[in-house]
Amino acid sequence: MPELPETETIARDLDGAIRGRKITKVSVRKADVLRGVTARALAKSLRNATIVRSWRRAKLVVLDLDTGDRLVVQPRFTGALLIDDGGFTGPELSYSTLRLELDDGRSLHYADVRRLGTVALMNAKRFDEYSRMLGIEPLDRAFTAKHLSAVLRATSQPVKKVLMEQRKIAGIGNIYANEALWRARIDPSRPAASVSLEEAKLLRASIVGVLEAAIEARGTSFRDYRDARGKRGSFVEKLEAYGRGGLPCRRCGHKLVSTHAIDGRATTLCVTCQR
DNA sequence: AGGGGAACCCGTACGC
DNA sequence: TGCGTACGGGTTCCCC
Repeated sequence: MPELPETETIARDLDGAIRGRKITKVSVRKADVLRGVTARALAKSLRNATIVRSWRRAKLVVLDLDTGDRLVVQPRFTGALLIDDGGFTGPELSYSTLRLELDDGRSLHYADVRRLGTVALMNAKRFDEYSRMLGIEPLDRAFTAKHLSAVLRATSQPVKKVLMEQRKIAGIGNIYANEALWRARIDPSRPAASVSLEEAKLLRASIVGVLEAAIEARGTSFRDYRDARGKRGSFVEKLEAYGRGGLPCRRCGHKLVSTHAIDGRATTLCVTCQR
């Protein structure tokens, strides 16, 4: 489930690997991943375009093209952007939905087992409109404790749910919301508006800290996530809350509790040290 | 405005 | 063992 650190890892890998490469051929095998563009139109727009940059916004991998268009990939749960150096055989190719052949003989695949991920082609105007709908980047300088506090004060929704709202803060999903709240010792079910400025300072530092550490570890591969080389991220070993229900809290030793009470999503917390 | 629910998709887990 | 069904999970969209 690529959240910010996983998407950042993919985008950085691709930037190093295929920046400057020209797309020579486009094959669409499963057109239902496409959004707002037909297979035919996508192929026409991408053929002979050069990839000038790969970067991340929220949980999106964005490939800037020299045509001014942007290829925007949202991997959701099982999507992966994989570079094929020529070694891909049957198994690696079986879930490929889209293949971009490059001018150096390699290919970039968008593979997605469950196909809930999406691929869109946007011109600059449309991308800006879309990006404007998304919230602040938590690793941006502007993401201060004051900013976070203002976001939280505006609603009585559970603080965990607010952290995951992409229109408010971009890139945090279920795993890192659980982790950040554990680090900050805040109960995920608390009304967001009840979080004090002092607590918001600690929460901001916890969010930034866990995201940066996860990027360092190349992400969390709990189940499906793979980077552009098909490799797993190692942050799963560092998780303190997510997936550890019933296991002892590494801070106080009490058993962590799992619930689905907030927005129907798996939440794990230490009821002793998260208040 | 904010909340609830469905749709999207298919591998996996589970029940019989 | 085989078959059928429920479930999960982020985002979008529709309706109340």
